[in-house]
Amino acid sequence: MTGAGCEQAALADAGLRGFVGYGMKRAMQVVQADLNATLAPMDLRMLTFSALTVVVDNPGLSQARLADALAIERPNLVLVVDELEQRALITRDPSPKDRRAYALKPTPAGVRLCGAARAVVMAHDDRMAAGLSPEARAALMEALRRIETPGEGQG
Amino acid sequence: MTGAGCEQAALADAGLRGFVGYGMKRAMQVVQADLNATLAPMDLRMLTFSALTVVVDNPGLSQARLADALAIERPNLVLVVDELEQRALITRDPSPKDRRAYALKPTPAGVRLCGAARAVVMAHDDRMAAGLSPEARAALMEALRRIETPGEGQG
DNA sequence: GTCTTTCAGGTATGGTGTATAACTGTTGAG
DNA sequence: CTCAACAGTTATACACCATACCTGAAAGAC
Repeated sequence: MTGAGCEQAALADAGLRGFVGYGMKRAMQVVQADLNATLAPMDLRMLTFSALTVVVDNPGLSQARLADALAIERPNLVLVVDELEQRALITRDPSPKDRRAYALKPTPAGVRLCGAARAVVMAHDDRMAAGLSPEARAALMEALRRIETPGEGQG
Repeated sequence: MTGAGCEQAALADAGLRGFVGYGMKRAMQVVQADLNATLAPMDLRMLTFSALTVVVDNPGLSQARLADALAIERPNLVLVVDELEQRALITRDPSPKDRRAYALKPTPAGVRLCGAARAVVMAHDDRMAAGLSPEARAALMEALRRIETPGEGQG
């Protein structure tokens, strides 16, 4: 740990470590790698897991609302929904109220896989936050939320 | 804010909001968009800015050490260094000790641009953390660091 | 000295996430 | 009816990340 060559590499990015954004990028890289490895056995990625979860929690929602919830552009959602539909995890039912829109609904298999995935992702999340006290973890989530929504002040 | 249609979209990802990783991804998206917009006027991206900063702070380091400091793979660094070199912000001098390696050094223009970029990135970082107290900001950076380096316990 | 392993830099390639423009068909307001 | 706005889609482009593989050079074994 206190070796000679090691510390030079460790100090090389010292000028960037003062930035919150840099710390977030570095942490995110670790989290994303672990999460994708965690989800790989179930053939899910971060995005497909998120989309499936939102559909399970909000059956019948449209693709536009799903894209809005995940903060991704509609065109990029198409392939994600395609994949989930082809794997029979969700269905693209026609919306009864709007012939333009689909009503996305999870299949029983989708609900089942989502439950299993949620469990492994919870374990992953606990693993990532292993070095944090419950209070520190809550404070982290709160801080991230404030960064995401700058308009909401410090209420 | 308390409209009818709005809250449904807001609650749609409630099942994901319990995950630290999801909050990080959402916050990171906002930060990265703002950072890239901030750096665009100087024709820099997150990566080129980071690389330039590390070279300025560690003149003479090799590409392998630079890649190590930024936690990116060596092949992906090549184009970044190419760009910085072509814009005459850094030089690829031959290493005096190792004929395989380059000694990356910033040019005066590189040092100048790096200084200017550092200033706007600091302003950006303050903007992102505007909703956080200094203590909360420090706690956030500490928490992110612990997530990034799981081995380091809670020392 | 030679031989072999390791390393620095680079090339090629694929997968993934994201952003935009443009199109089809539908809705809804005038 | 007319027309603007919207849902979903297609095509496309770019950025980032990862891997395998190649070259030349260094470092150790013998």
